[in-house]
Amino acid sequence: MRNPIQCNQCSMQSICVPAGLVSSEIDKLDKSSREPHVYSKRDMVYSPDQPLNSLFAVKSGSVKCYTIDSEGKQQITSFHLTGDIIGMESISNGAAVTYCEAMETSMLCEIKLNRLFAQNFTGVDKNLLRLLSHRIGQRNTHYLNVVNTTAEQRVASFIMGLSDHLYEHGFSRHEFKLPMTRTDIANYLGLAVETVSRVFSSLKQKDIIDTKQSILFIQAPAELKQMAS
Amino acid sequence: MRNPIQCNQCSMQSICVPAGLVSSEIDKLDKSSREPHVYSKRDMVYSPDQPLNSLFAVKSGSVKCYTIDSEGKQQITSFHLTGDIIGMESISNGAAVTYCEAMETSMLCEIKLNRLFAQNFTGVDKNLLRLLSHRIGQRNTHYLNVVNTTAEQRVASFIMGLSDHLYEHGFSRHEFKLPMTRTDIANYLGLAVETVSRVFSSLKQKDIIDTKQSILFIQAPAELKQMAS
DNA sequence: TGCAAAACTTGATCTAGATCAAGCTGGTTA
DNA sequence: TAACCAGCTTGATCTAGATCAAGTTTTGCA
Repeated sequence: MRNPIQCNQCSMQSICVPAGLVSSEIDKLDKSSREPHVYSKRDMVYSPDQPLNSLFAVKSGSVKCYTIDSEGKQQITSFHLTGDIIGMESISNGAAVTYCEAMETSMLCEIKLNRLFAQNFTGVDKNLLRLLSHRIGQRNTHYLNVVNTTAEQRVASFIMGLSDHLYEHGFSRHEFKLPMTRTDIANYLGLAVETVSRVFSSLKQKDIIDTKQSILFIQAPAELKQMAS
Repeated sequence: MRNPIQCNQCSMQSICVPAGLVSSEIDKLDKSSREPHVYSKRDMVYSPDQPLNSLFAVKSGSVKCYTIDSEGKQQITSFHLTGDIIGMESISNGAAVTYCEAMETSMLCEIKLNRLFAQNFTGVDKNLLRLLSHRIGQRNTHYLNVVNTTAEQRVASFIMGLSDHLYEHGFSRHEFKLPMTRTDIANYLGLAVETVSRVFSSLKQKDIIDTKQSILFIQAPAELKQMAS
């Protein structure tokens, strides 16, 4: 999975690129892709919404990626050390989705994707890449929904997620069948069944949702969204 | 991100493929790729370690993906509804990494990757895909480490993760610098700083690890691994 | 259609880890 | 070389949600 290679641009003895990108393939890239950038502690590599059509290889040092929520609370989504390649979740929308900050003096190589896309990629390739990138983003989103959140937030966010997905695929946004059991929801959200059941009951009491067998009705979407945020 | 397309193989009116795979590209695929498979409730779509060089598009119904740990405890990693494409985390090693089970009667299309790889993909493409697939797997692993685990397990697993990564990149397995603060570790693992500090102290007392400034020594790797599992 | 099993709910109690508080340590800057 | 401050540790207390317990409802199957 890893391939130590000699870097002909940097002072470093070698650069370790994990998970597939071997020397000969790196060589196909633009020369500028291999120029190392030096970041000092607390320097920002990229920030959310910044247009980004590159990956970065961590040649030395370490960085952390994090989001900042509406209340200004930081949530770290990943740490990256020497040999990691970062920025994959931004491929699907062409812009960074997290902050990426150096935790110490670090060297990163920028790997520009536009060259790759223009020269080598077929339509299927590009879209498959976007698909995988999108999934990484989804996994991050789910992680953010489970770490450092209350039971009520997790359940509200889970329901909103289903609602959004179904709406995007042509189904009703406010009335749908829950195909999974409470036990499964609890397990997925890192909660006990009883807790999920209590949150459902509480949401029903507040007239935010209602259920009839496995059919779920969202009665107050705005309030639910508020809770989920 | 989504593209409703007509399916010329199935009885379904349309199939919604999200995140990039549009009609014309699906058409490039092998005909067999478009044949729908029907799964009944509780049928298994795939199981861990089963050789897998396909993705699956959920045309109707719903599935859940889960792992089973050494103590036999099930942990759900994702739910998938109509329009989702699944199996992306298995690209990097050619075998399934989770169980995938139908939650109700469902139709899935298998999208075989070997055809794509043979015909269209360059080396860079393939390896980039593997890289992204591998990252999805890593995100799943981190999620599994944070959901339904104790503070001690999370910290032990976090340290083992760093240790493994550094060893794979030619550094010492048992003695390395922690580049991040306790506060950052806590935030990343969904714990309070004080809790992380207490776990570190407890591990030191048990002579499993030791620290000197930001240098960490793993004194009993076996015990640490045991805790992390 | 009826009955057993699975799924769900509600209440009572318990606990892992959060929060609050206060002191310690070591690294940076004047 | 002091003194400041961010980061770390330890102790005391509190609480969200787990666990335990006991029904109730729903589902699936003979």
